[in-house]
Amino acid sequence: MADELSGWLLDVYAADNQGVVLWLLGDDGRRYQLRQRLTTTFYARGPFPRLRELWRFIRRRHMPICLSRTQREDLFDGRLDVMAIEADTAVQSRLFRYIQRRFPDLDYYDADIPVSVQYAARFDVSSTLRCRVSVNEGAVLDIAPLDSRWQIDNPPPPLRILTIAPNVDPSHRAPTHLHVGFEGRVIPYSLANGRLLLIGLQAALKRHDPDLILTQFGDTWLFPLLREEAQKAAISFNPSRDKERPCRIKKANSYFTYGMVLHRGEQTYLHGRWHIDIKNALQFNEYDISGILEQARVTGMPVQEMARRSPGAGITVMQMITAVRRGVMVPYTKQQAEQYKSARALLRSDKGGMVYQPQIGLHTNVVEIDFVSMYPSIISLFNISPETVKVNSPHVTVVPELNMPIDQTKRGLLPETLQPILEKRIAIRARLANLTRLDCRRPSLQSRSAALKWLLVVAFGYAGYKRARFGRIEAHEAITAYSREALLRAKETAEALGYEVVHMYIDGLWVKQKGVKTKAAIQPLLDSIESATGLPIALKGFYKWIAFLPSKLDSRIPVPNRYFGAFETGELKVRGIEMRRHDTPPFVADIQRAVLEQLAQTSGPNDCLLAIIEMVRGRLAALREKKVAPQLLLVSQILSRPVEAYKVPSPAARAAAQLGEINKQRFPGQRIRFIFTMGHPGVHAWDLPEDVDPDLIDVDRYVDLMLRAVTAVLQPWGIQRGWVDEWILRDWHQVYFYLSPA
DNA sequence: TACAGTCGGGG
DNA sequence: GTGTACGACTGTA
Repeated sequence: MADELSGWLLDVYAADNQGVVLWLLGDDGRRYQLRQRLTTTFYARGPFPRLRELWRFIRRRHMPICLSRTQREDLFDGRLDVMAIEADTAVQSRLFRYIQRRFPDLDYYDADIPVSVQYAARFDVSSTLRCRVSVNEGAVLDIAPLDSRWQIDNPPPPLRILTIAPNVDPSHRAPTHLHVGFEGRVIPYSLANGRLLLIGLQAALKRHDPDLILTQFGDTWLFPLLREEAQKAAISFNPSRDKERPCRIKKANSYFTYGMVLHRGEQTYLHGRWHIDIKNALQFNEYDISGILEQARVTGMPVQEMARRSPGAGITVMQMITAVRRGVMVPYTKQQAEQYKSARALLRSDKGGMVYQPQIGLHTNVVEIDFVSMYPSIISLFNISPETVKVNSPHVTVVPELNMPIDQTKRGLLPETLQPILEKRIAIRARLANLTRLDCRRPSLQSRSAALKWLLVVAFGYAGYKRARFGRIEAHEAITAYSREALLRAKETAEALGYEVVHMYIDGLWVKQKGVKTKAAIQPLLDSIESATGLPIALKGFYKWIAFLPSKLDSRIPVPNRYFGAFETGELKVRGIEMRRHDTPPFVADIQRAVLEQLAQTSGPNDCLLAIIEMVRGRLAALREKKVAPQLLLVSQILSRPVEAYKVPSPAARAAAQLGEINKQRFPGQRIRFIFTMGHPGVHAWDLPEDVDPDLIDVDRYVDLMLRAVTAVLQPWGIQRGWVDEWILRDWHQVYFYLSPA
């Protein structure tokens, strides 16, 4: 007797003994834990005698494993003779590791595809989407999707969300309370007694039965603390819904990627419900929880993983799904973590892209136009994929500059993967364009759009990353060659229409022509560029004014990515200057932003310089009178190496050393926050137990940073540092000499 | 003034 | 069990 169920899939993971465990949020509001029998196949390839040894090796063990010889498609090499090894999904990864240890010389395929991804590829269902299941006594007989991951209007799962946050940042001060929230009600839980806390939390979990535990510092502080307390009090504490499964803990690690060290804190994954630590989730300021759910939905990656991994991991997984669906084997690569490390490297999209020297100084009548999702559009338009580049066939296109052929006889794996993401993002953006500014659906759609954009952006980097599973450097070269070509054609087109090109950068152009002030006036340019390049281009906005800054070291040399401008709408666009940098103290960044906002309301400093000076002098007085909150003076930097490895005691190194002395060790890739102080050692680490002495704060240093930041945004109007010093520190009346030159 | 060491951006 | 670009800028000799 089978029952029919429908609802949202929350999670799929390998069971302990047999098949997989599914969690379903039923349409009836119940949460179902289901089992499903499932086998998975991976493939081994190598010299025939070795494969025969492997065959005997497995047979001797009398395990329930199905072996066969077959032919399968390889992405690059066509059909290959392989040995298929089919086993229960629950044991597959253990089995593979066991075999691989004894036969490390063989090539393996499909051996490390995550269970949820296998599942998504096979049944076309993924987390947060609705499906229909026939069930017999908790065992899934059949499952089918009710929603498509490419639809934009799927009903979201009605998640029960429990929020947990400490009253203060635990790395700074010892918290005394937790704030535990559910459906808008927040209750404090004392941290004084571990046993009571555990009992209280256990009760809250039981009472509310949340689908998502959304914490602050859950990964790096709360769950490790709870485990420790549980051990001390000899209580068993399992925050998972699946009571037979302990939490899965991933250790903290620092890792290196292209000149930058990153640090990932310890992570706690739950079974049957999700834990997301907002403070340990990647990209959380670009998109929020609905963006993470969107990425999990389209990639097939489990929600908890997606929240902590880079979008690059998501793209890799999507390519795996495309491959599996096509019957193409996915090669196993060692050092699985390595490919994900490139998460930052791939963001180096300037490498190989068009970089142009802007015309230094102030410009008016400037319009910015950007190619829309340029790299993914190029990938899609020219069918660029690891298996199509540099492949000769009767039907090829040839990459400009490189003379490299690209096979056009069949759709590439990469464009096939990206195309639906591109389309979905366009559909979401079209929907957004039709909503009013205050529509309550806006934030979630915006977040989803940003999440998809990141998947697209990152796909480009992965295309060229040699260690990525589907990476091939020629694909990367082809993409950047096409992008340079597109920008050059756009430039020629613009110039032919009477525009002056003042700057080009990666996928954007700044063009200038008197009298072009409306969408209608710029439309002919957009149309011409689109027809010249085949790529979509859109108007970004009209600038009231824009300034491109010179290098600080040589004022004759322009820097492609230091500029700021004000759109006609009054909105600012700022790149490369102090306020964009994470290591600028908020006090300084706020002042610079305020100056720019004043300038953005007017056509230049003549209209607002007095107001600016008054404001800056006010902030200076506040600083000197110690009325500026110390948090606003914090410099925040990422440590690049272990404290002892610093040869030069930089402020960050000295701050880290202070923390090291009190056993609050900091690791490479971790953020260190400090305040500049006078005398030795010149810094006060924020996370020291004692607060900084306000009398020790190095006011002069902050004054210098402040004046530097203010000068940076006034200099396009010919204002020099010396004048700013005069007006701010000494006699503001001198400004009249600037305002009304004799 | 030179240069070694250190840092972070961007779509 | 490895990887380590590039350009800008700071601080010290």
